[in-house]
Amino acid sequence: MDHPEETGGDPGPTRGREATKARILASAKELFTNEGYGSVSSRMIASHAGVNVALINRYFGAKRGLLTELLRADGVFPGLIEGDPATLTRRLAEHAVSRLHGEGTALQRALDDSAGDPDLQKVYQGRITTAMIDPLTAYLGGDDARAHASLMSAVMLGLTRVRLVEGATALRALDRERLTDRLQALLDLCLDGFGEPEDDGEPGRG
Amino acid sequence: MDHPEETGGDPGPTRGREATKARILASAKELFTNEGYGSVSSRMIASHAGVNVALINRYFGAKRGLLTELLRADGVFPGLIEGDPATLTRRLAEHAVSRLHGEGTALQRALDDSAGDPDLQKVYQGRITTAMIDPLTAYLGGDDARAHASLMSAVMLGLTRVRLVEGATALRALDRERLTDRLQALLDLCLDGFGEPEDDGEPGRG
DNA sequence: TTTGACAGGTCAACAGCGTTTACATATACC
DNA sequence: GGTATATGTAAACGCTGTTGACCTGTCAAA
Repeated sequence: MDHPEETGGDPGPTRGREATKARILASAKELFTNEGYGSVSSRMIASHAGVNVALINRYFGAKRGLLTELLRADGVFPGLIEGDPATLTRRLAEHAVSRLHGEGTALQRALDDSAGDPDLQKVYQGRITTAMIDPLTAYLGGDDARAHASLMSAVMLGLTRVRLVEGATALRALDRERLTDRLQALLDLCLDGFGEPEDDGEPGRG
Repeated sequence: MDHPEETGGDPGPTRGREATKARILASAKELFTNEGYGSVSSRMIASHAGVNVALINRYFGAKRGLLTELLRADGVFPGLIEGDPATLTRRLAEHAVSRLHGEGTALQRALDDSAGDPDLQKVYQGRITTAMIDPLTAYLGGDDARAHASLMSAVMLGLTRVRLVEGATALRALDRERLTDRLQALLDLCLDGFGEPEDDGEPGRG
């Protein structure tokens, strides 16, 4: 607020619309990270940002808009889907295990814990489809691609869920490599074709 | 309200504490079923039951208490875990597909759609552990039992999640038998032992 | 019959939430 | 200077779940 800090090409005004928006966003991020989403009220954010409550709704539509804005930057699976198809399930498995162990950005962790809030649901609802299932579907290709993507997403989301409701201590206690292997196997199994009536076939990935 | 009607062995009073509680519960069930949990307020329930709002908190502690009470009767997996161990995963798979298609009681369906509400979360949070993971753990037995149970729960919960956020239309469009087979295979894979460093072993169920 | 205790029910309020409306103020342009 | 327009403010709205103080009818004891 008193360090105008012009770092060169990047315009970072300390007053005016953009500065206020940035200040609100920064406060929201900090508070959400430390307190979770549901526990932080609009008035708390405004107070922390030294700003009137009404501005949150003016600039972001609603409290939920803050969340959308904060999440717009990073994907649900940042950079995981793109890459070598042969190792996709491995990457996802590693990512899942990582999240299971509470790794990731502090904000991600906080929001994982706050999952369940209706606002968060609504925001994620769109993001899971557009940033996870849709890209996976496109990436996999083919007719049943969306079904495969949905199954994989189910496994990934289910793990988050178990961590949320139960802590997943038993899973976290497992050897990390073995758990990753198992998750990868589960994800691979999600990718098997649905065409053959044989329930117990060879791994027909792709 | 004016028919004290003692029907003999079964006490079903229309006045007094128990009758009022029953009336509130019935109204809550009906409204939750038709409108979802979050959309129904305490005052709506009270009004529908012809009762004062304060009685809800007097008799059930809070709105959440209504939910707990309504769910106390039926399990998360009613009667699925008990039974022939050899067909456990089959039963769970069939149950999952059934829920995916929106079958089950009307209340279950409504609450599935309302999942995400913090109150519902808190109630489910306990129930998923005590009515799903714990019994599964006990049922499976052994040292890694809880890890296996957690993995299975993840798959089951993930499916609910995908249905909630994306609709799971692609999965529901699949041949039901094939989807059930696939889910069963996934659940079976959850049960494989973690002990062997070999990632691709025989089905060491149990 | 009168008295008192008490369970059952009502009413109005509390504190909080997200959001909106009407208003004040500073900025920038003609 | 005058005026439009962006920016910020204060106060309220309507809603939520929840609570404490107050009636009221029933029943038992004196």
